[in-house]
Amino acid sequence: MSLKHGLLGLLNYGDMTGYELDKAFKASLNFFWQAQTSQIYRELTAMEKQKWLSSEIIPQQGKPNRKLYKITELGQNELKIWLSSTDSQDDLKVKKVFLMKIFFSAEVSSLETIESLKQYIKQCQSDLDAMALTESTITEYGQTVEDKRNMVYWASTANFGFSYLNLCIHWAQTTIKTLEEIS
Amino acid sequence: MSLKHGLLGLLNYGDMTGYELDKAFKASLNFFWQAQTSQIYRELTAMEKQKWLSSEIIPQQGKPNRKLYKITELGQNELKIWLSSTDSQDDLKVKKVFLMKIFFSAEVSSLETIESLKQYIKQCQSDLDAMALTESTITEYGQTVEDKRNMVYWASTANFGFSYLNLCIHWAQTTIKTLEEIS
DNA sequence: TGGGTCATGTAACCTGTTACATGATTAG
DNA sequence: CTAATCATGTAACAGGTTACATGACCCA
Repeated sequence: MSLKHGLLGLLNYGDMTGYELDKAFKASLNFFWQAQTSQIYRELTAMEKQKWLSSEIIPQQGKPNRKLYKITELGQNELKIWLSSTDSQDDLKVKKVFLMKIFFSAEVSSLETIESLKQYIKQCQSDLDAMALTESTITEYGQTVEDKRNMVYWASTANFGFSYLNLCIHWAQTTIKTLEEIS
Repeated sequence: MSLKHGLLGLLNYGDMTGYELDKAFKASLNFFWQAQTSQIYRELTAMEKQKWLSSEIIPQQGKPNRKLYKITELGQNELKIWLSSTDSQDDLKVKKVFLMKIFFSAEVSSLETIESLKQYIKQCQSDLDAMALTESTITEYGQTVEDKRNMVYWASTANFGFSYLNLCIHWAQTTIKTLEEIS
């Protein structure tokens, strides 16, 4: 139940429609939390039912109406409770199909595995570019937010992303070297 | 759809019951893929229906019967197809509630955040111990498997685990330092 | 005598994914 | 003229989580 809290966190910065939230989410939290647009709409409906949010319909001419969501006091409380709570050991684990494939790779040739690893490195590198973009978006947006302490936290999560992707690349290179030595 | 393939991979080493698979899974793949016991049973039932597995009931006196699963030729094919396929960009991302909390931590005090980070470091350290245990289990088991190439791949995934946890610790320490400097 | 392990699951629920629908406006 | 963008979603399904059930054995 963290997507809801992520959305609360974003709405705490300011009112937004589902559409805007979807874009804000994908521009900021997407590296460490992924969500489908349809899922965001579903959660918003549920959150309004829970009274964490209220909404206001704003008619537009030509375009469909905007449904602007606003965090309620109850929602702000919930956000703070969540921020202060300590969960969870799950966070140490990683869900990584690629590692599972590597685990079983004795079933295929080393050459094939080396190819996959090289492919993987390329993907990591293009993700590093995407991270750099996310970072600059965040930095830019940070200028407009009053509480400058946000910047420190946003930068810290971005740093995690960079270090993580660099780790992946380094790990894949080391694995390739090992495979080349034994074959 | 990767839990099924993980189970196929394990059954490719030898026949096992659901119970044994659950333990084998948790002793080896658990770091990069997590699964509930009940989920494993559900997937096994589905996989037998798909003809990826066959099963044999072995009566025991006193204890409940053992239901021993065996990978079929169809299952072995499926495993190889999966191992040779290239998915997926999802693998670059991370799902980490903790990072989402850090992102929004300007809402709580720096002291509270520093506390959470210290707590987090402790968790990482105890997970490092668990990883060391997993690694030695795998190494031991590796002695009994014919194809020694398995060892290389298993070691590589374990290395990823160690590097990752060390990265988490290092990142948390750096973040604490930054927070201490500004407060 | 009470708790842990062996071994099998079921049921209900929550979360995430994929595919589709609508219909006007604007940019290339 | 075509594709993308704006803005809202629904439906069906797949995958993951939590809680519970059974019953005998073994160990302290």
